[in-house]
Amino acid sequence: MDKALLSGSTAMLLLKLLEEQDMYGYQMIETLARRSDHTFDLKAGTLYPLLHTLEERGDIEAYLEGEGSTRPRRYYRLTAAGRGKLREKEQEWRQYVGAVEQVLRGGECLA
Amino acid sequence: MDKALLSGSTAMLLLKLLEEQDMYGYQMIETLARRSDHTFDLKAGTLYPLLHTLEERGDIEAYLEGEGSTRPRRYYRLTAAGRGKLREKEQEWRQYVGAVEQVLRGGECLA
DNA sequence: CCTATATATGTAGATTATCTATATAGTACA
DNA sequence: TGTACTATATAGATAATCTACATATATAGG
Repeated sequence: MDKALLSGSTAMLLLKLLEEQDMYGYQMIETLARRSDHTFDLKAGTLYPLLHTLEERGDIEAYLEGEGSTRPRRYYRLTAAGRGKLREKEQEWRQYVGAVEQVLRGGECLA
Repeated sequence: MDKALLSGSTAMLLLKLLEEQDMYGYQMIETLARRSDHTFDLKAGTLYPLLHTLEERGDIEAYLEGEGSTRPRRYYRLTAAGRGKLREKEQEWRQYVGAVEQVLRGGECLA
Protein backbone atom coordinates (compact mmCIF):
# COMPACT_ATOMS: atom_id res chain seq x y z
CA MET A 1 0.00 0.00 0.00
CA ASP A 2 1.39 3.33 -1.07
CA LYS A 3 1.50 5.45 2.06
CA ALA A 4 1.30 8.61 0.03
CA LEU A 5 -2.36 7.92 -0.73
CA LEU A 6 -3.10 8.29 2.95
CA SER A 7 -1.74 11.82 2.89
CA GLY A 8 -4.25 14.46 3.79
CA SER A 9 -7.11 12.23 4.84
CA THR A 10 -5.70 11.02 8.14
CA ALA A 11 -6.98 14.03 10.07
CA MET A 12 -10.46 13.50 8.62
CA LEU A 13 -10.46 9.86 9.72
CA LEU A 14 -9.40 10.76 13.26
CA LEU A 15 -12.05 13.48 13.56
CA LYS A 16 -14.61 10.96 12.31
CA LEU A 17 -13.64 8.46 15.01
CA LEU A 18 -13.95 11.14 17.68
CA GLU A 19 -17.36 12.15 16.38
CA GLU A 20 -18.58 8.71 17.34
CA GLN A 21 -16.94 8.54 20.76
CA ASP A 22 -14.06 9.93 22.81
CA MET A 23 -10.86 7.94 22.32
CA TYR A 24 -7.21 7.87 23.32
CA GLY A 25 -4.40 7.69 20.80
CA TYR A 26 -3.56 4.04 20.87
CA GLN A 27 -7.23 3.18 20.62
CA MET A 28 -7.51 5.24 17.43
CA ILE A 29 -4.63 3.33 15.84
CA GLU A 30 -6.30 0.02 16.66
CA THR A 31 -9.75 1.12 15.56
CA LEU A 32 -8.52 2.45 12.22
CA ALA A 33 -6.54 -0.73 11.54
CA ARG A 34 -9.45 -2.98 12.41
CA ARG A 35 -12.09 -1.05 10.53
CA SER A 36 -9.95 -0.73 7.39
CA ASP A 37 -8.77 -4.35 7.38
CA HIS A 38 -5.24 -3.06 8.04
CA THR A 39 -5.18 -0.79 5.01
CA PHE A 40 -4.48 1.93 7.58
CA ASP A 41 -1.83 0.87 10.07
CA LEU A 42 -1.10 4.32 11.41
CA LYS A 43 2.25 4.59 13.19
CA ALA A 44 2.54 6.14 16.64
CA GLY A 45 5.08 8.61 15.27
CA THR A 46 2.43 9.79 12.81
CA LEU A 47 -0.53 9.86 15.16
CA TYR A 48 0.69 11.68 18.25
CA PRO A 49 2.15 14.75 16.54
CA LEU A 50 -1.02 14.96 14.46
CA LEU A 51 -3.19 14.84 17.59
CA HIS A 52 -1.11 17.65 19.11
CA THR A 53 -1.58 19.74 15.98
CA LEU A 54 -5.34 19.16 15.96
CA GLU A 55 -5.46 20.15 19.64
CA GLU A 56 -3.50 23.36 18.99
CA ARG A 57 -5.95 24.25 16.23
CA GLY A 58 -8.86 23.74 18.60
CA ASP A 59 -10.42 20.87 16.66
CA ILE A 60 -10.07 18.44 19.55
CA GLU A 61 -9.64 18.70 23.34
CA ALA A 62 -7.68 16.39 25.61
CA TYR A 63 -8.47 15.23 29.12
CA LEU A 64 -6.88 12.65 31.39
CA GLU A 65 -8.93 9.65 32.51
CA GLY A 66 -7.90 7.57 35.52
CA GLU A 67 -5.64 10.24 36.89
CA GLY A 68 -5.07 8.54 40.21
CA SER A 69 -4.22 5.16 38.72
CA THR A 70 -0.81 4.00 37.55
CA ARG A 71 -1.58 4.56 33.90
CA PRO A 72 -3.82 7.50 33.07
CA ARG A 73 -4.90 7.69 29.45
CA ARG A 74 -5.14 10.89 27.44
CA TYR A 75 -8.58 10.93 25.90
CA TYR A 76 -9.61 13.31 23.13
CA ARG A 77 -13.02 14.77 22.40
CA LEU A 78 -14.24 16.56 19.26
CA THR A 79 -15.00 20.28 19.64
CA ALA A 80 -17.72 22.18 17.78
CA ALA A 81 -15.03 23.66 15.53
CA GLY A 82 -13.66 20.18 14.92
CA ARG A 83 -17.10 18.98 13.87
CA GLY A 84 -17.22 21.76 11.31
CA LYS A 85 -13.77 20.83 10.03
CA LEU A 86 -14.90 17.23 9.69
CA ARG A 87 -17.88 18.24 7.55
CA GLU A 88 -15.57 20.32 5.33
CA LYS A 89 -13.08 17.53 4.93
CA GLU A 90 -15.77 14.99 4.13
CA GLN A 91 -17.05 17.26 1.39
CA GLU A 92 -13.55 17.72 -0.04
CA TRP A 93 -13.05 13.97 0.08
CA ARG A 94 -16.25 13.32 -1.91
CA GLN A 95 -15.22 15.90 -4.48
CA TYR A 96 -11.73 14.46 -4.78
CA VAL A 97 -12.92 10.87 -5.17
CA GLY A 98 -15.48 11.94 -7.74
CA ALA A 99 -12.82 13.75 -9.75
CA VAL A 100 -10.45 10.76 -9.74
CA GLU A 101 -13.26 8.43 -10.79
CA GLN A 102 -14.11 10.77 -13.63
CA VAL A 103 -10.53 10.63 -14.91
CA LEU A 104 -10.30 6.86 -14.50
CA ARG A 105 -13.64 6.40 -16.25
CA GLY A 106 -11.71 7.62 -19.23
CA GLY A 107 -12.20 8.85 -22.72
CA GLU A 108 -15.95 8.36 -22.83
CA CYS A 109 -16.38 11.81 -21.32
CA LEU A 110 -13.55 13.72 -22.94
CA ALA A 111 -16.16 16.32 -23.92
CA MET B 1 -9.31 21.91 -2.08
CA ASP B 2 -6.68 20.39 0.14
CA LYS B 3 -3.74 19.66 -2.13
CA ALA B 4 -2.51 16.93 0.19
CA LEU B 5 -5.35 14.68 -0.94
CA LEU B 6 -3.86 14.65 -4.41
CA SER B 7 -0.67 13.17 -3.04
CA GLY B 8 0.18 9.78 -4.41
CA SER B 9 -2.51 9.54 -7.04
CA THR B 10 -1.12 12.03 -9.54
CA ALA B 11 1.15 9.47 -11.20
CA MET B 12 -1.81 7.11 -11.61
CA LEU B 13 -3.88 9.81 -13.27
CA LEU B 14 -1.09 10.68 -15.72
CA LEU B 15 -0.52 7.03 -16.63
CA LYS B 16 -4.25 6.70 -17.20
CA LEU B 17 -4.29 9.63 -19.61
CA LEU B 18 -1.39 8.13 -21.54
CA GLU B 19 -3.15 4.80 -21.73
CA GLU B 20 -5.83 6.47 -23.80
CA GLN B 21 -3.53 8.44 -26.07
CA ASP B 22 -0.04 9.94 -26.30
CA MET B 23 0.12 13.44 -24.84
CA TYR B 24 2.55 16.26 -24.11
CA GLY B 25 2.87 17.83 -20.67
CA TYR B 26 0.78 20.93 -21.09
CA GLN B 27 -1.96 18.86 -22.67
CA MET B 28 -2.08 16.62 -19.60
CA ILE B 29 -2.53 19.62 -17.31
CA GLU B 30 -5.43 20.86 -19.43
CA THR B 31 -7.06 17.48 -19.80
CA LEU B 32 -6.90 16.76 -16.05
CA ALA B 33 -8.35 20.17 -15.22
CA ARG B 34 -11.16 19.84 -17.73
CA ARG B 35 -12.09 16.29 -16.87
CA SER B 36 -12.08 16.93 -13.11
CA ASP B 37 -13.98 20.25 -13.29
CA HIS B 38 -10.81 21.97 -12.04
CA THR B 39 -10.52 19.84 -8.93
CA PHE B 40 -7.08 19.00 -10.33
CA ASP B 41 -5.25 22.10 -11.52
CA LEU B 42 -1.82 20.53 -11.69
CA LYS B 43 1.03 23.06 -11.68
CA ALA B 44 3.82 22.92 -14.25
CA GLY B 45 6.33 22.70 -11.41
CA THR B 46 4.60 19.55 -10.24
CA LEU B 47 4.04 17.91 -13.60
CA TYR B 48 7.37 18.15 -15.38
CA PRO B 49 9.59 16.74 -12.63
CA LEU B 50 7.05 13.94 -12.20
CA LEU B 51 7.15 13.14 -15.92
CA HIS B 52 10.95 12.99 -15.77
CA THR B 53 10.77 10.58 -12.84
CA LEU B 54 8.27 8.34 -14.62
CA GLU B 55 10.53 8.35 -17.68
CA GLU B 56 13.59 7.39 -15.61
CA ARG B 57 11.63 4.49 -14.14
CA GLY B 58 10.69 3.30 -17.61
CA ASP B 59 6.94 3.75 -17.17
CA ILE B 60 6.72 6.26 -20.00
CA GLU B 61 8.82 7.16 -23.05
CA ALA B 62 9.30 10.59 -24.63
CA TYR B 63 9.59 11.56 -28.28
CA LEU B 64 9.65 14.90 -30.06
CA GLU B 65 6.89 15.74 -32.52
CA GLY B 66 7.31 18.49 -35.11
CA GLU B 67 11.06 18.58 -34.75
CA GLY B 68 11.62 20.83 -37.74
CA SER B 69 9.05 23.43 -36.69
CA THR B 70 9.59 26.36 -34.38
CA ARG B 71 7.98 24.68 -31.42
CA PRO B 72 8.45 20.93 -31.15
CA ARG B 73 6.37 19.26 -28.45
CA ARG B 74 7.63 16.51 -26.17
CA TYR B 75 5.06 13.73 -26.36
CA TYR B 76 4.95 10.82 -23.93
CA ARG B 77 3.76 7.29 -24.53
CA LEU B 78 2.95 4.56 -21.99
CA THR B 79 5.31 1.56 -21.91
CA ALA B 80 4.30 -2.02 -21.13
CA ALA B 81 5.86 -1.60 -17.69
CA GLY B 82 3.89 1.60 -17.22
CA ARG B 83 0.68 -0.20 -18.08
CA GLY B 84 1.45 -2.71 -15.33
CA LYS B 85 2.13 0.10 -12.86
CA LEU B 86 -1.19 1.67 -13.77
CA ARG B 87 -3.08 -1.55 -13.02
CA GLU B 88 -1.30 -1.81 -9.65
CA LYS B 89 -2.06 1.77 -8.74
CA GLU B 90 -5.70 1.46 -9.74
CA GLN B 91 -6.03 -1.55 -7.46
CA GLU B 92 -4.38 0.30 -4.57
CA TRP B 93 -6.69 3.24 -5.19
CA ARG B 94 -9.81 1.04 -5.01
CA GLN B 95 -8.58 -0.52 -1.77
CA TYR B 96 -7.77 2.86 -0.26
CA VAL B 97 -11.13 4.39 -1.17
CA GLY B 98 -12.94 1.33 0.16
CA ALA B 99 -11.09 1.58 3.47
CA VAL B 100 -11.86 5.28 3.90
CA GLU B 101 -15.53 4.70 3.11
CA GLN B 102 -15.63 1.94 5.68
CA VAL B 103 -14.30 4.31 8.35
CA LEU B 104 -16.64 7.11 7.33
CA ARG B 105 -19.59 4.74 7.28
CA GLY B 106 -19.01 4.68 10.99
CA GLY B 107 -19.95 2.74 14.05
CA GLU B 108 -22.44 0.46 12.38
CA CYS B 109 -19.61 -1.90 11.44
CA LEU B 110 -17.37 -1.62 14.48
CA ALA B 111 -17.43 -5.45 14.59
C1' DC C 1 3.55 48.12 -33.28
C1' DC C 2 3.46 46.91 -28.70
C1' DT C 3 1.87 44.55 -24.87
C1' DA C 4 -0.56 41.20 -22.30
C1' DT C 5 -2.08 36.58 -22.20
C1' DA C 6 -1.77 31.80 -23.44
C1' DT C 7 1.19 28.02 -24.79
C1' DA C 8 5.14 25.07 -23.51
C1' DT C 9 8.97 23.26 -20.78
C1' DG C 10 11.94 23.51 -17.04
C1' DT C 11 14.61 24.20 -12.18
C1' DA C 12 15.15 25.68 -7.17
C1' DG C 13 13.55 26.12 -2.72
C1' DA C 14 9.79 25.78 0.79
C1' DT C 15 6.13 23.31 2.88
C1' DT C 16 3.76 19.43 4.58
C1' DA C 17 2.68 14.75 5.79
C1' DT C 18 4.13 10.64 6.16
C1' DC C 19 7.70 7.29 7.70
C1' DT C 20 11.51 4.99 10.75
C1' DA C 21 14.04 4.97 14.79
C1' DT C 22 14.50 5.90 19.38
C1' DA C 23 13.00 6.82 24.25
C1' DT C 24 10.26 5.85 28.34
C1' DA C 25 7.36 3.07 31.24
C1' DG C 26 3.65 -0.05 32.99
C1' DT C 27 1.31 -4.75 32.21
C1' DA C 28 0.77 -9.60 31.01
C1' DC C 29 2.47 -13.95 30.26
C1' DA C 30 5.79 -17.73 29.90
C1' DT D 1 13.56 -12.94 34.16
C1' DG D 2 12.60 -11.50 29.89
C1' DT D 3 9.70 -10.85 25.97
C1' DA D 4 5.76 -8.81 23.96
C1' DC D 5 1.99 -5.65 24.20
C1' DT D 6 0.08 -1.27 25.76
C1' DA D 7 0.67 3.83 25.77
C1' DT D 8 2.69 8.29 24.81
C1' DA D 9 6.27 11.04 22.88
C1' DT D 10 10.28 13.29 20.06
C1' DA D 11 13.91 13.58 16.28
C1' DG D 12 15.37 12.98 11.80
C1' DA D 13 14.58 11.08 7.02
C1' DT D 14 11.84 10.69 2.95
C1' DA D 15 8.50 11.91 -0.55
C1' DA D 16 5.17 14.72 -2.92
C1' DT D 17 3.24 18.70 -3.44
C1' DC D 18 3.47 23.80 -3.79
C1' DT D 19 5.26 28.70 -5.13
C1' DA D 20 8.39 31.35 -7.54
C1' DC D 21 11.40 31.97 -11.03
C1' DA D 22 13.38 31.34 -15.79
C1' DT D 23 12.95 30.93 -20.79
C1' DA D 24 10.72 31.22 -25.29
C1' DT D 25 7.01 31.21 -28.96
C1' DA D 26 2.18 32.33 -30.47
C1' DT D 27 -1.84 35.03 -30.43
C1' DA D 28 -5.18 38.66 -29.49
C1' DG D 29 -6.32 43.43 -28.43
C1' DG D 30 -5.38 48.29 -28.04
